[in-house]
Amino acid sequence: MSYGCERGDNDVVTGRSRRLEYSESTRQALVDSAVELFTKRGYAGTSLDEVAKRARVTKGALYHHFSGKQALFEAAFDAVEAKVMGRLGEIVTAPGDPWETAMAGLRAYIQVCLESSYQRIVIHEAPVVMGWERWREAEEHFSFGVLRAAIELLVDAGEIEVVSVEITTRLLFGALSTAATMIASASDPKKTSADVVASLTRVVHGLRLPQAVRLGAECAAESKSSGRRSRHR
Amino acid sequence: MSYGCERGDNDVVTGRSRRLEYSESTRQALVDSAVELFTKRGYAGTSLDEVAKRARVTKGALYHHFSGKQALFEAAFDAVEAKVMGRLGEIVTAPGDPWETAMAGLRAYIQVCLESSYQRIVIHEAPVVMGWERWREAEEHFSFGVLRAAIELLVDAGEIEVVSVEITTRLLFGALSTAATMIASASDPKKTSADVVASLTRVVHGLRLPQAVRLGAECAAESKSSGRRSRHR
DNA sequence: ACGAGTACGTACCGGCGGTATGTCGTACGG
DNA sequence: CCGTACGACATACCGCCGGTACGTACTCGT
Repeated sequence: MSYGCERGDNDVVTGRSRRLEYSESTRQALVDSAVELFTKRGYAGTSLDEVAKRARVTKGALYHHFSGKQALFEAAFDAVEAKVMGRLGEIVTAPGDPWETAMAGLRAYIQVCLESSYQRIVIHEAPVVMGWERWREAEEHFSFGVLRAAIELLVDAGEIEVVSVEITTRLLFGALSTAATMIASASDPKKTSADVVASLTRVVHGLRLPQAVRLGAECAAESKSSGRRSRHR
Repeated sequence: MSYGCERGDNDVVTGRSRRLEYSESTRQALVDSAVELFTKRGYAGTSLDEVAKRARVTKGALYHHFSGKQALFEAAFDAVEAKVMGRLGEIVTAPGDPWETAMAGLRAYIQVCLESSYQRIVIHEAPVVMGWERWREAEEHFSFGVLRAAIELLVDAGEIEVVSVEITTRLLFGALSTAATMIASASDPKKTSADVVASLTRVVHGLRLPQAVRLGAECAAESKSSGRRSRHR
């Protein structure tokens, strides 16, 4: 990349030498390799030699860029989360009816959870490898933060009523995590996915305030978008 | 078989020689040691030499009783689950109002989840160490099975309405698991615990049928048509 | 009493995470 | 233009740990 520039303005402006570019490239290759192997064989089942080999470097290079196996895992974690957040963020922050937006976000997140990298690295292994406390802290900046923002939106819009936003968010997050695992290991992921969305919709529906339902519009809109198969009156 | 009466009554009844008793005793010591160390330092952070040392035997003895580290972990897993099931089972199977029984079971399960052994071994590490599929299979015979039975009871009693018992159970199980972790790592576990129960009660309340409790008439009418086929599995 | 089998202990191997050290190229000051 | 300091790796090695092979003492049935 940018070979032709040959000491062009780009390098001068960014202050990045060719050396730094190479370095960043190998680092990225290591992270990519780590994501792939951690996803396929898990944290314990992946050796650092293997990760380095797949990135076409040696373990020495790996230890130059990362302080150890844990640090490499966290880099892989961040990479997966960053990729996911791009797609998810814009859906939730999109303008429009809060209820509709929330439901779209729910479906989008379940879709994200079907990705094997996200499932194994972020959901399953991360709490064990990084420790739950650190995992929770990291999640604040990623999916968990988005989820809470969505719920706060619903509460502020007077759509639903909860005892505590923090606790509700965490409970829902746990439910979504297991839902993701369930869907991924189901014989018919498509159908299971639809059933999960239906169940969750039913649950969240139970939290709706009477005055929000009485408006009627959202209810109809939600019915229409939630699925061609469930609700007819 | 059934050798002479010259032994004590205990041996005759059980048919166990003193040698077998010793063997069983060391095996139990190994399991106890494993539960303790796996709880404190996790699966990866625990060495078999350490487990054996704490049980006052060597690694050879350990490998005589268990095929490897995984098998030892599963034995520890079973031990923790068995201990938990004793307390939990009788609460859920107790006669009385289904709703009250379910709520008592919910509180009891959260109490169980506060135990560090259950939390770390069963909830956090087991899915990673045993693999999710095997973990799920094992859980069928333990806490998950109890939880589903409780929900089926509520559904059959006409208390609540769900889209699918299986999915609802799994979602609730996931929510409870994260709730447990949240409570355990909270600065004020007592208060957090109470808030969690309140939030969950609120959620389950949203699933109640109109004849069980009256609130949100319009919403109830809409949701009635959504799940007239609640029992299928 | 004596072979057989059980319940361990002992010694060792291979793999893997981590470290210490060497090497090569590039940026940089004089 | 040249030495030099430093960054980006490679190589060699160590210690721990899971797993295996084998030895041994004790018991049990005949």
